[in-house]
Amino acid sequence: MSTISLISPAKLAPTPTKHSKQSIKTLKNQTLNAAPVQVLKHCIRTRNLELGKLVHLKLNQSGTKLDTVTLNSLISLYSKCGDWFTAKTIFESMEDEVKDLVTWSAMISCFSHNGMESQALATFVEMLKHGECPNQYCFSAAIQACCSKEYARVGGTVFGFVIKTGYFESDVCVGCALIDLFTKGFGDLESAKKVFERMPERNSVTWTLMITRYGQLGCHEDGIVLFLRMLLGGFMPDRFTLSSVVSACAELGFVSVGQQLHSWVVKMGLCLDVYVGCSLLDMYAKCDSREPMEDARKVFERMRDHNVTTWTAMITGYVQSGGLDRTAIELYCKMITQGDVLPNHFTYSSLLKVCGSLSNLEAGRQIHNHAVKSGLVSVNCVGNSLISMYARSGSMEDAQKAFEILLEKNLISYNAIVDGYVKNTSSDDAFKMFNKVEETQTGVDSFTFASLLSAAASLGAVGKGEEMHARLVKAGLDSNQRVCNSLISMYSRCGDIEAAARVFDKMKERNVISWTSIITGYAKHGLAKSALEKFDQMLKAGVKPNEVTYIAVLSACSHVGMVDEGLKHFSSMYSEHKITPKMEHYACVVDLLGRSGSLEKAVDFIESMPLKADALVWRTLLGACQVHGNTELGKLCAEMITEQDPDDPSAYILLSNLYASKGQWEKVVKIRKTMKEKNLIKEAGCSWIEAENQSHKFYVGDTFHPRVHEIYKELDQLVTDIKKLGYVPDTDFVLHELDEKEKEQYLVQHSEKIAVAFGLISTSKNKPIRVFKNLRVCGDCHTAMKYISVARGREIVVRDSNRFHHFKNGLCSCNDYW
DNA sequence: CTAGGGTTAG
Repeated sequence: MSTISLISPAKLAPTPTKHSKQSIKTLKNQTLNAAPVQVLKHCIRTRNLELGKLVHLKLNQSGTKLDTVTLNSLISLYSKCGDWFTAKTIFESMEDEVKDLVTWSAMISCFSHNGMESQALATFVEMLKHGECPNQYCFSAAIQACCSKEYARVGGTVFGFVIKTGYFESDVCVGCALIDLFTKGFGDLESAKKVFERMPERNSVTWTLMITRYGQLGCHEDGIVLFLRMLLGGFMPDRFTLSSVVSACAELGFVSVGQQLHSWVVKMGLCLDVYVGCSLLDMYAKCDSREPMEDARKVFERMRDHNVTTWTAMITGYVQSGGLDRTAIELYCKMITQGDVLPNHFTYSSLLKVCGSLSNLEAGRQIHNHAVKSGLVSVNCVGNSLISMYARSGSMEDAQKAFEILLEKNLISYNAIVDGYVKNTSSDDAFKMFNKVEETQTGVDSFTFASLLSAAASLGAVGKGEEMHARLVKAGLDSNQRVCNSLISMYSRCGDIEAAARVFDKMKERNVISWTSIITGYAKHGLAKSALEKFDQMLKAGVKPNEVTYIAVLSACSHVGMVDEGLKHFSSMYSEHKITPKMEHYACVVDLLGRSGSLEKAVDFIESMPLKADALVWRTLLGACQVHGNTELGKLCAEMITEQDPDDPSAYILLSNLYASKGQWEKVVKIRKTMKEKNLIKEAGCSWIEAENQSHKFYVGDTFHPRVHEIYKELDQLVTDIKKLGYVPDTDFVLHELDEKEKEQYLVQHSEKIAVAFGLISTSKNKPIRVFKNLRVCGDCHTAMKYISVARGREIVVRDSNRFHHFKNGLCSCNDYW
């Protein structure tokens, strides 16, 4: 489809005749000397209200009684120039006998074009009462008044009326109105299509209308097919057609078709049309090119006149291109200082998005102020963007305020606030808001479920996730790609990789996110072989990997110690797919080398990096130092981390853990003191588990749970039982200076052990126990879990901050490599 | 004199 080649416009029709300056001048003189009605006609065509008013004044001054045709012309003039009040005054001043069908039609049309649908319909009824028999123009105007969702049902009645007259149904004009009634009023593309296909006579306007409506309902491909049919039918596209078709190309990413259309635009002399220009600009902005925004900028610069829309399209283009956020803001400044245009709601929406993605709260508040001053804050589109901006900048209170003051909350408003809660780890609030949405008529969509599934995933609440799964099936969204991608992540992050794989296998069309999600899932579960197999299949399926895919592939290798394989993929990243490795990728390789014990190679690798290693890379190496007990190198890593990130508590904690494991308690105490002085707080370790659709959270030695006595009784029994199987508490993992007995007692009370004990007494025996921990699982707990899986004959799944551990029959899926 | 089509956002 994207490779279609179009017939040249020259073959379709001769180039439009251009009026010379001389001929335009003569035309104008003729117009001014003509009769008043002729001048009014000219004013209506050119929407020249000034001249029209002058004629109106002259006519009134002449004192003669105006005839129906003149009065009709005046109504039409004021109506089309937006002055509905004067049009209405003239209409009301007319005696009923003077009014003819044209008068009524003009007035109905005036009301409907100026947002007064009910008045338009009342006028239509009044006309019928007067015994007038409507013609195609009246019907068309009356149907147009019904094209909004609220009046669509009335429109149906009018349609029935049209059919009864059996006569105007085939009129081009009535047909167009009906197409709008079905598409805009009912969202029913099928019926609109029927009207269109049955029309005995069509012209360029009809074709363009249908193409445009296809696009507005998201059926861009069908729009292009219709456009091709239009060309084959010999109809000449014009500026209206081209702007719609170019927009369709933008949405579909059909650059080559868009470029052909661009050359038509040039040949037809439509370059300066702001609508066409805007569509072209948007197409180049949305579609990939080697130099982002270069072609869009050229189109922009070649247009002589810029309006808010072209400026905004350009700003939006920079926002969507990613990495050009600053340019977007600069362009906004240029627009308000020299553009001679005022920003509109779309402009603010895009700018707020920039501030959100930069997490620049200050700039966000400034734009917020601009929007307040312009009086556009309460507009839905601006309000929704405000919610997202504040949520992304981590300020949920402001996001909530923006949400509450919205005059009208639509689906996007709810999605924005729900997603805000999810991203700011208040998943409970997200689900509460979801319940509120369900009470309204707003409905939910794929974005709502994507957010909620992510909430369930971060909680590890598989029960919640399954509930959402059931609901989205009910909503008919179970084959939606975005939703399926979220389901894959949810199931895998909740520990059920098999369920994730089932969703993946059932998908009809998979994109790079679908593949990356399942590969990440296998990687986190330590199933490197499956991960790499999927990666292989992905390449064979012709799907291009992205940066995130490579993070998944490299970490899959790293989790199982496949050093050579990992390095191979790292080098193919650029050589085969032209993806430049980022810091995260380098960190993966450092992890790959470091964890396998090649600490020196890891250091060499860091030194050979084209980027200066950041705190993440050094933290990774420090982690490896801890695994391999290398305090010297660990100390160096910690220094490197604190040099770049002096307030990062993780460096201090990792280092203190390293010293503690070596029994160097003076050093531990010293680090603790520094941390206290700097007021650095470490994240408290905690574990949680889902039971009966509720999350139960435990800290070290936690005694707040209502079933605390049962839990500790089970825990004591458990320790006794696994000791019989050979478990020896490894008190090296107690990072405090205590005596052996105390250390052992302390180990027993680690949060992950408490959570497992609770799981054993509260969940059904045939299901695995799924525990989640915010930090990495402790070494002694890891050993204990293996014994517990034997002692209780249960599979235990632990998700820690890094990966999954599946304990079964005394073994762990990580093969103790972690 | 009465009819019909377009651009940008979350």
